[in-house]
Amino acid sequence: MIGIVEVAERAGVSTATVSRALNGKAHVSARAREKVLKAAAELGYVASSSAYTLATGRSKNIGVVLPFIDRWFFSAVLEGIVNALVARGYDVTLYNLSGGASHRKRVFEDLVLRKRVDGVLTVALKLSEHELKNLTELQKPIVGIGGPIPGARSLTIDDEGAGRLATQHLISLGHTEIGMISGTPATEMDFHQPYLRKTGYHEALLDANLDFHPQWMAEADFTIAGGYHAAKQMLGDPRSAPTAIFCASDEMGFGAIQAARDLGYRVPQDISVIGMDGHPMGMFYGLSTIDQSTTEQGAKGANMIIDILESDDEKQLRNHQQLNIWPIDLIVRSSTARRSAK
Amino acid sequence: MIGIVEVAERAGVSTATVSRALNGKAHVSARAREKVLKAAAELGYVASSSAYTLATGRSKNIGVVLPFIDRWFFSAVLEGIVNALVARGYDVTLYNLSGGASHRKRVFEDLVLRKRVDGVLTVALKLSEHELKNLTELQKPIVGIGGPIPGARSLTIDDEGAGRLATQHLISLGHTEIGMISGTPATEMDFHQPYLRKTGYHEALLDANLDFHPQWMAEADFTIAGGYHAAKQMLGDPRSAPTAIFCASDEMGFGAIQAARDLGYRVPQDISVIGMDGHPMGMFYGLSTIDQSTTEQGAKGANMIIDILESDDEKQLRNHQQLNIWPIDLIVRSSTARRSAK
DNA sequence: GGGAAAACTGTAAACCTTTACAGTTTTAGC
DNA sequence: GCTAAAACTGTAAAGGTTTACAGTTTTCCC
Repeated sequence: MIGIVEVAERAGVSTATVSRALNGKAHVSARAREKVLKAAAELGYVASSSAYTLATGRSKNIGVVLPFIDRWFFSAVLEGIVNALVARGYDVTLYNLSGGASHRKRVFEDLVLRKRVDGVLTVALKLSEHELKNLTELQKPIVGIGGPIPGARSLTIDDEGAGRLATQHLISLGHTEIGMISGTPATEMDFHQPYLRKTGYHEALLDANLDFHPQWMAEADFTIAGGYHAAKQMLGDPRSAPTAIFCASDEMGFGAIQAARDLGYRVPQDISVIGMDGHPMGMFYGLSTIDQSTTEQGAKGANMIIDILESDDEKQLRNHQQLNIWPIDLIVRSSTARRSAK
Repeated sequence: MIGIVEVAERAGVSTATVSRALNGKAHVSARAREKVLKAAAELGYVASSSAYTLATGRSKNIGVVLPFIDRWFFSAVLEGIVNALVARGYDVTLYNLSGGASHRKRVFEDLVLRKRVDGVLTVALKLSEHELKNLTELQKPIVGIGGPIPGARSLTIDDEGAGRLATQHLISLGHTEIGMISGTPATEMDFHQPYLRKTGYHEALLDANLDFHPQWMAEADFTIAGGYHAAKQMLGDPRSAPTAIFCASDEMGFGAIQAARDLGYRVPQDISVIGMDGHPMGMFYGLSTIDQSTTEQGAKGANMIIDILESDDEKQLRNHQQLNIWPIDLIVRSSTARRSAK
């Protein structure tokens, strides 16, 4: 096993100098630095990260907590996070909450207490007060992506505004009977986008003085199949079928398009459908949507937390409420069109 | 900061006893163990993982290396891995290779040399000799999921057999003109499933004494859009259009179905399509497929590596070639049917 | 060339655990 | 009740780095 002492010996300096040279710290002469670098390269030396962590208290490791991994939105955010963190020299340790409540408790206790991570990134998650307190106490920065965390920093789109925008797009096309398929959060996850998007939808209808029919509101589980069944139900009754549907996720949008077609409607001539999120398949199926550039958002969140960690200002480490709004784009494709005379 | 000494003091025993009690080791009296547990709970003590790692040389951390995160297959494997590892008390650190070749090099050097992980799980990846040597030298177990690693343990389906099975299914339905949309590996990734699946397809045709038309073979990038374009090309010319298509991934299958419909074919009356992998959307779109229970496969791979790590047999740690074949299932849905008279 | 200041370098403590080894207590058999 | 063996417990070293502090060398200016 070759450690810092071997490098020091070979370079003819002390371990302190080796450490300083390798970490790019000041107070090392150019000559010494060169000798160290050479010796280290020759020996193929790489510092032990556990010793580093023990000595400095920093792990260069960020914990990422998410409710699912194998759903598109989450894996896209994760992709952005991982690439950004690796680029800045950090590792990411993954915590998945899909294992249930007791599992979740263990995750948070481990995460926090074991001093394994320098910071925590949550995705579309609402922390309990207890969980937040745990993290806060240890002065670990937290950033919530896609779901604001009270008392901590967050990066999220304006879900209410997004819901309003999607609905207004349909209104602008002349639609007056507009349905919505909203998401039902898995009970444990407890994120609030669904409600906010729904609120935006209601507001847009109100602003435009449009009627609202209870039949026009359905809930589904964010999946294609969920969207399909909800849309089929909503469109099945010709007396109350809307002419346009806003779906709180693109997956549900795909399902809704399919349901409409299966019922004999043409999309977009008979029924307009708009989704939300910016799923890559949307381009393929021609689904209009509100794009929230998910991967980039993940990268941004990752960079936010590193900026905090690497700031000289100790105070930065303390969590405080701060809401960063991530921009969205309305993308109009072939699933939405002007309302045709019935 | 409360450490093991504080617990020891409170419990009235030595730190050695605390350590033994908390780690469930032998040679601790029931009375002492109880005192320790109580003291630890009262103080909210959790051991520092970096000190643990430094002292034991084990990090309880598995590195997972994958070429993509935001594609379904990979995120599904990852979901299985993470849940299985967490259940057994291990963390997972993620390494994504989508950043390019230099990135890849850094990942492997970091991964190996920094002693950060106890073992490595790769997903659908072929390691270079150099990379494999790096890992092997340090006696870290490696398990390759969905892509065999020469000289190490692997867990994978029989891709060739899967290709044969899919093709035979089409043959058994009376099809004689069968196309295939195979995958093109991203050059850097270098996995070989695409070739194997193609081989299986060819063999099945050969066995059945069926003709092969060069126009019936296309390559695409595993995505929906890729499958769509490839299928459109293949089906566009009525003189050479096959009556059935085997796609090397379900995503390409979805694209192929859409392409067939856009060209006016009915699926499955005019064209049968079978995919591969077991994508959850397959159920929705009625795509017949070869299911490889991806998430469970990931979990199995994770458990394999932990079994190795926790085996008493030191020799286990050494890597040696070993191929575990994961079973597959033919799932017949509504996208494949008996060939109709033309 | 002398002195003060700046820049560099080294020693050793600190980070927190695990565990070998040695020492102590308990158990069991007669 | 004694002895040997088994079970338990404690002391202290080891693991590999960073960094405060003290000590040394270089630089720069007059």
